[in-house]
Amino acid sequence: MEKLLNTFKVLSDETRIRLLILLYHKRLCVCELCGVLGESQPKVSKHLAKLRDMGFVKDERKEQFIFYYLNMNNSVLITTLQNIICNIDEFPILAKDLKKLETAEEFIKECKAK
Amino acid sequence: MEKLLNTFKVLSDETRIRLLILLYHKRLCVCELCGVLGESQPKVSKHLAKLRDMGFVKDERKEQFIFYYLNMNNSVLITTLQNIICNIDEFPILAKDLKKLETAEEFIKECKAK
DNA sequence: TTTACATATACCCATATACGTATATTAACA
DNA sequence: TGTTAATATACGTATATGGGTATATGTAAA
Repeated sequence: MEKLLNTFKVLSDETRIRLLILLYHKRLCVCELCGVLGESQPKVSKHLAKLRDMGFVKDERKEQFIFYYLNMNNSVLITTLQNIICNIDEFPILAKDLKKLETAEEFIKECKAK
Repeated sequence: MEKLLNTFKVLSDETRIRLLILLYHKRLCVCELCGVLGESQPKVSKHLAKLRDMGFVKDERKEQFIFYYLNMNNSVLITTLQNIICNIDEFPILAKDLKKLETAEEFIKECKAK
């Protein structure tokens, strides 16, 4: 029950839904997530930390970047995300994020270019 | 998006999930809900008020009782409740509530008996 | 029209949450 | 080994949330 409640708590924040929808499609590093969302690094990192602590995402370092990806062990979460994606047109912010996701590699290149 | 976030906020509270799962099965008055949940009347009423204000349930007076029932216009909510019910055995509290619901009429009879 | 009962609300408190800013950490590289 | 860059965390603050107790509201019955 605790996990169910936590799943919904996680989903009650716009930034976290945006992160989860992106991660549902692709494993991404923090700077890509910041770039796509247009949100500050501490804000994104803190939400990712919460998602990680609750066991909804996992992370893995690769060179200088830390990549996050969905932990698929939470069926309510996964089902819910799929449910949202099926109706993505009702949520323009999410649809816009996904469009921007197509250019996510740009952001990591930018990071490397600096 | 606002409505989506509100849907998950509503679902992040144990008392409200219990109420919604009960109301998914049957239209119930406040004293029945208090009886089945074993929770105080102000607590139940306040959560019902929140659900009503957000448009997730509706109410209707019948004699001295006020009956609550699900507003079926929120597909994410309904789908999610169904999803929970499909896995009800993972959530013993909810399963217990449903068993107790079979005797809900007892509670309204008790009210009238006073 | 007074009383009783079902339900709603107000008020207070404790706790949780989100955010921005500043700073710490860690790995890569010069 | 010192510096840079990516990411994480600490701290302070403002706000939201849930619960209990007391009380208000409104309908029903006496």
